[in-house]
Amino acid sequence: MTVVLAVDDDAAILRTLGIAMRARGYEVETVADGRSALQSLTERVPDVVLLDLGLPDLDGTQVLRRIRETSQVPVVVLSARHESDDKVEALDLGADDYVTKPFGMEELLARVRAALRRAAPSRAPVVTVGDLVLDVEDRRATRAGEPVHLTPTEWKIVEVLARAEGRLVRQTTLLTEVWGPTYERETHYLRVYLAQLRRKLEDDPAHPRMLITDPGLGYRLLSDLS
Amino acid sequence: MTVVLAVDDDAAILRTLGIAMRARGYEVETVADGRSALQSLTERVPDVVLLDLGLPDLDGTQVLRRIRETSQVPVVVLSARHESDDKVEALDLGADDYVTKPFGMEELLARVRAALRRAAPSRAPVVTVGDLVLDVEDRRATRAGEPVHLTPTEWKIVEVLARAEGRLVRQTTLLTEVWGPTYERETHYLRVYLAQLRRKLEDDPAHPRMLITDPGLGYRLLSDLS
DNA sequence: ACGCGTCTTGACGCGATCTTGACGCCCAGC
DNA sequence: GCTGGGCGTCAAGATCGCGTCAAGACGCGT
Repeated sequence: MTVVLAVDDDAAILRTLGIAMRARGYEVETVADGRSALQSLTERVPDVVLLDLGLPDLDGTQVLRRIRETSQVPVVVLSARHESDDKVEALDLGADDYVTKPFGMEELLARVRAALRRAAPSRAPVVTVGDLVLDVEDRRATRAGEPVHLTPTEWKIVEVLARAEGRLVRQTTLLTEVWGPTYERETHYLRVYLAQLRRKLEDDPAHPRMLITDPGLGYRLLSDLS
Repeated sequence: MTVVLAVDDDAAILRTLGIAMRARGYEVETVADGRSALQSLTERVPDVVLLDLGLPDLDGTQVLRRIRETSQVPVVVLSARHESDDKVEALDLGADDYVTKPFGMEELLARVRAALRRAAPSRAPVVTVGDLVLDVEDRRATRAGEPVHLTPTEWKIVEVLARAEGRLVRQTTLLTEVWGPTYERETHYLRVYLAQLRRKLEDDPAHPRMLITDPGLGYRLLSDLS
């Protein structure tokens, strides 16, 4: 769940923002002054902050400064001031974007999406099946903590099976995805490689518990749980 | 040196941009159409792109799309169009910011600074393996106290690997970051240089402990920590 | 123009990996 | 009990990718 902290002293704007963003699936926390904003940040760090510069207690730039002392969270500044100097100051203080009121909601949402996208460190997809852990991004496989070496082809096979999450993967599917469409009938490859994988991954390769054969159909990768 | 690629078909704007940014110490490359922009990007990846949407040949959004197929470089869109839809489209295509013409130069510069700041690569840590110390920031390497000399290309490679902090760095990534996008397939360079680095850095170059090969994929730099 | 360090390019050996074939097992149908 | 299809096993040869070495090109400062 993506969390947004909206800071503005104008209740109408806060309400509008809240409705629009919740409708897009964000979780929105709204506060009306700078102290509350800083307080909120100590309790939970949101994924993005919408910060009005004209607050009743602290100056918005002060709030921004304080945020940047401790956090890299993306901050989109909202302000009624059009002066170039204000924009330059806010941006140089560490704001990620500066939107002048009145703003179009669609544009603001797009700018928020852009800020979130940049901050998202495209996390590595990690697949786990029982005690087998596959870090796809880093191409590392571990079983019960122990690293297991897989050759490129072995890796591709395990990857395809892992994505199926225990469901049957047909021989033609496996062959097409690993070797390409022209190898659709080379089922022998599968026998050789599945045997190899069992030697590396199974406790007792002769009686596999994870890499299961469905004769005539294909294979499936079962976790210890399922 | 920070490199800026400015794309606009209006020669006057290009000139103004060039003067203002060079005065701030940026190195500016200016091109007047989309094809030239894409061509330029295959040769050298700038630190930030200023992209006008109204280009004579390709549509600016097309250029943006093509850039995002291969690169995460920050793109600041310049456009005469104020419509919300245009902004939303550009931002969702991966633009980092959207500035409407006419724009204040100071504001644009501040937005460029913001984009550069966000993209600033994390500091490469000091890597230690046994008695070897690599201070990437300082460009200093010592082995058991003795300084080791690395050539510029060798340093670039070490730097990219050090930033990954033990994670896999793909061959294409290394090649584009060290030699440029056009060298993406020259994997032979990597073999030569990695061998050289191992001769200088490893106790037993034939059995490397820090500069690890993942055949067919890339390399990783293991430290005492990782 | 010269010398030096560095980069580029080619040739080659080696080991890991892939491909291919031979063979035995199990089970179902006859 | 025989037979055949599908599967698992093993191993030999072909192929691929990597490491190594070295020659020549290049760039830079003197």
